[in-house]
Amino acid sequence: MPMNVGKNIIRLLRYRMVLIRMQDLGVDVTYSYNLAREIGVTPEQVRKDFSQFGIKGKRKGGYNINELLFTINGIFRKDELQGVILVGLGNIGNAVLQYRGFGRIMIQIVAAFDIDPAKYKKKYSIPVYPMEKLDEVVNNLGVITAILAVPAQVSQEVATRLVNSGIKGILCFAPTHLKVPPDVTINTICISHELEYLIYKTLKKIED
Amino acid sequence: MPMNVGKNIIRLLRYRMVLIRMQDLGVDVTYSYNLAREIGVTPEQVRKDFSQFGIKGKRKGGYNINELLFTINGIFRKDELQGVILVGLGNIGNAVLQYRGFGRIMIQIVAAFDIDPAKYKKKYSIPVYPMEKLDEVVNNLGVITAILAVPAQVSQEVATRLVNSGIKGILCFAPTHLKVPPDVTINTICISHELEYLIYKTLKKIED
DNA sequence: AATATATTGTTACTTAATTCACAATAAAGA
DNA sequence: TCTTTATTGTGAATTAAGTAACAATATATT
Repeated sequence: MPMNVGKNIIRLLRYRMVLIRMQDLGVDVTYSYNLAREIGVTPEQVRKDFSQFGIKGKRKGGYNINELLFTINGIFRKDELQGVILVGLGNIGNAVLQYRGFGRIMIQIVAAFDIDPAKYKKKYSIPVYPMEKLDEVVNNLGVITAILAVPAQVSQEVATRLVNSGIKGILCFAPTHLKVPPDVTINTICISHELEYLIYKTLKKIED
Repeated sequence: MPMNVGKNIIRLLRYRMVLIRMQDLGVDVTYSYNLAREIGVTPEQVRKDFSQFGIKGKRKGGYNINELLFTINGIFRKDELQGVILVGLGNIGNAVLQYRGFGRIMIQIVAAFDIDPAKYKKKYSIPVYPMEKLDEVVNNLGVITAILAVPAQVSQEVATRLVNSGIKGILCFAPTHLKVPPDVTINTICISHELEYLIYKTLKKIED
């Protein structure tokens, strides 16, 4: 009875990160306890995670890193480039756009959108369009996921436009609960909440 | 038996966000189902969360927004400004620094650090120091939390320096598992993993 | 070849988180 | 005042997540 949309998926990504590092170092076999130590969980957790995705190792022989990466990449459909659009070229949008690591994980930001005309001229690494072009571009490129990096006040409004244009998944950086149809997936990263959570835990740990 | 370092705390922050919005609109009472709808959980969840933090409403009368905000702010120790340092003034560091919303939630970035001397001259809203100044500044300002926005390759090394300088909580933007002593709290935001998780869930939902 | 050892894979157990159900009660209405 | 209604607060039930225990087995050792 695997529940393969839970935390185990996020951990799979963390294992992959470590595996890539190991592969770069020329290592070709690893064990549950190696991965466990590297990402800060127990070896049992690693084996259970793998088990839930049908990943097999060899008793006493551990896991072959190439195979493991191949399998994990398969789970995440990394056989072809995954295109994403970026909406909002403010501070966060820019930071995300600058990020150099997407290529390696088969993700590509294929277009950006902003309401500020100044952005259309500037030399970005990808084409920047006004919001009016949204439907057209999404349709032409066949993209289904978007990164939403606009101010909180307009995030719902823009999200609705994205959904109307055919977008099925949104990564949102605003501290908002976006109301979207049930076939649309939302993932929210709220930096200030994460910071407050950290401060809370830190203070709590200290005072005990 | 409340376990007040779990998901309920993050939800508390989300309730607060909605409550602030309501307060701005001049509303002074709210009900579990209002909050529930606004953040996308069930009303039972809201009441249970409040119950676990000893927050009381009035049967049939709902919750007084001012009181509620006061209580939640108390839980998060918002009676005084919470100082944080920022380490790394690259893309993400800059984006975080630009964020205008910290003041309202009693958080202040009090100093930044970077290895690039060009950064010391530039006019930032806060002082920017070389890493060598870390111990001194952390000590003088009495800060215990840090935002770590440096490249993944050096994140462990820098984290260790932070810990040695007295930092007890780190918000890390690199996809790394930082190894720190048990009295230090870590919270990691891995944007690329969140994006991949979103893509995974989106594809999965579509194909079902 | 037989024995010992290391490591996986899985089942059973425990703990955490969420949902359900409903009694308690404050407010409103008759 | 009595009854109805809306809403909270919580204990019980359920589901999800994590931990522990150990049998199965591949490899290494004697």
